Amino acid sequence: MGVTDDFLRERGRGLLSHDEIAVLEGAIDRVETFPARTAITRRGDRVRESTLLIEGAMCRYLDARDGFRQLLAYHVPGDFVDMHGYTLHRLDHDVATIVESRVAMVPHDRIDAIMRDAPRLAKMLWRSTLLDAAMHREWIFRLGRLDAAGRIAHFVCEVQARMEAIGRVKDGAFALPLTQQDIGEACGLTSVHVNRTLRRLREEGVADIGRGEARIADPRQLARIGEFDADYLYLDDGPWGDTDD
Amino acid sequence: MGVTDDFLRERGRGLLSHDEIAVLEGAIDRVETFPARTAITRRGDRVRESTLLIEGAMCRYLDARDGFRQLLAYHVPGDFVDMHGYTLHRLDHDVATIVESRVAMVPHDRIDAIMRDAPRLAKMLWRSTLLDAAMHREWIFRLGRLDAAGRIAHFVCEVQARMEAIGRVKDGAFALPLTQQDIGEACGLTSVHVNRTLRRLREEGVADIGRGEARIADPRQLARIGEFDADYLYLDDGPWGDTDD
DNA sequence: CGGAGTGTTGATATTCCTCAACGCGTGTGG
DNA sequence: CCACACGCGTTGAGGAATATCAACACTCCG
Repeated sequence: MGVTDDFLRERGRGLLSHDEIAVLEGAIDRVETFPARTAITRRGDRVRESTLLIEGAMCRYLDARDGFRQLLAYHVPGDFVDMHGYTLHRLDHDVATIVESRVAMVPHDRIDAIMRDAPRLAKMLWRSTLLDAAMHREWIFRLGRLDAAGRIAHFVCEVQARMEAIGRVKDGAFALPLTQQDIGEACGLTSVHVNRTLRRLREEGVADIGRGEARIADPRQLARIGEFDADYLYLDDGPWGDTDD
Repeated sequence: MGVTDDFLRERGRGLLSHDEIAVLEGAIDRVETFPARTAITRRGDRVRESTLLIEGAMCRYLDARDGFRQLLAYHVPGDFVDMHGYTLHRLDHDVATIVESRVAMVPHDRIDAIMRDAPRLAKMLWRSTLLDAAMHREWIFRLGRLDAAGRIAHFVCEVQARMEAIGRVKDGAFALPLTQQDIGEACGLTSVHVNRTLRRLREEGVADIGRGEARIADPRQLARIGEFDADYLYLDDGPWGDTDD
């Protein structure tokens, strides 16, 4: 469990006490590795543990009648992927990996114990579900009010901000292991239209997205196109939240 | 505070102990009445209390550059409107009334006390934010995957299900105090297109929506058009959640 | 070597938006 | 009491954005 331990220490930097890190680490039952493009849980499943993504990329989605999916969330390392399964017990959507991923499994009864014994930590877990909801809200905005370029730009800005927060952006570039089809399923567009829109963004010198990564040439312009404001990610409060008040 | 008391008793029917109802009631600082179409809190505001809608209708939204809003949620009596403000401290969107509304105000420090002293109740509050997120997810699906008729149908189905859960549907009809512009802002459509789509739904004998109410003539067909499945509302678990395990 | 998945491009169809006009009801001030 | 403005719903005509259908190139991998 050493890797998990390092991971938590790094993510908790200064905000969690030694005891709290120990409690969180103790809540992890095991770490599993799933291959790329694999469904972990399905809509309707009764869940008894929640998952913390340690390495890789995951997503959550709903299936539509026409066979396409609507992505609901994109997950980067450090995200609690389905903390909402705790309390709701049953999933209302599917969860899957995008690339091979390492995932820490946290049984719900251990979260019960945290709720009981470590209220500060409990509030952090709650907070992670609230951040999730805040992101959902921006996805609603993106789909309801923006055109194709705006939706893609907004999505890419969000992922960049979150990757930046975990130190995974180098010179404006970061891993984005999504096909154009995937991006379409995140943004409510066909893959064909995603293709044309990405080409435009590339030709206009805004961003080059493809081959598993995103290179943002003009972040300001990208944010303008996507009407993006990172406020909703509450990044100023640090990865584990501003729980001092 | 008698009205609040009755309200809580009715909503908590059998699921909350006498003590728990007392705690919840004690958390309410006061009840305020706001006129129709009034913003209660704004994006970026620091919030120190959360609001429980007792009577009326409210919504939450984000503003777009073009001056239009994107609605994020529609609230009926019994909803905690911004429980997420607790823990997140700052709002990432606006909250407003749609019609004149009575709202119970719950200071955050009293929620702290509930977290500390009444974990079962705390879990219920958490649960309300998770239900909120589940609804957000369906809104994402609606906007990303459905056409105009589907979006409106899905939205109306959701409101019907929630109104039903609080006993406010009579003969397939319920209050829906929204203009076509509002519906457009909920569904990512222009009011003109909402108008044409509502006409079609009416002419096809599916639903008649307007003049402040919705009359659902063919619920099955409406659900089919909107690819609606009420699972995500977790209504089987009762208004306060299935917290027995 | 063949096949599947992905990215790319073109031609055409459809949905939805934009702009514009008008009716109707309601409230309001003269 | 009338005149008028305003918000809302309604309808029409034309245009823009996006989907659909189809074909083909490229890469990776069995």
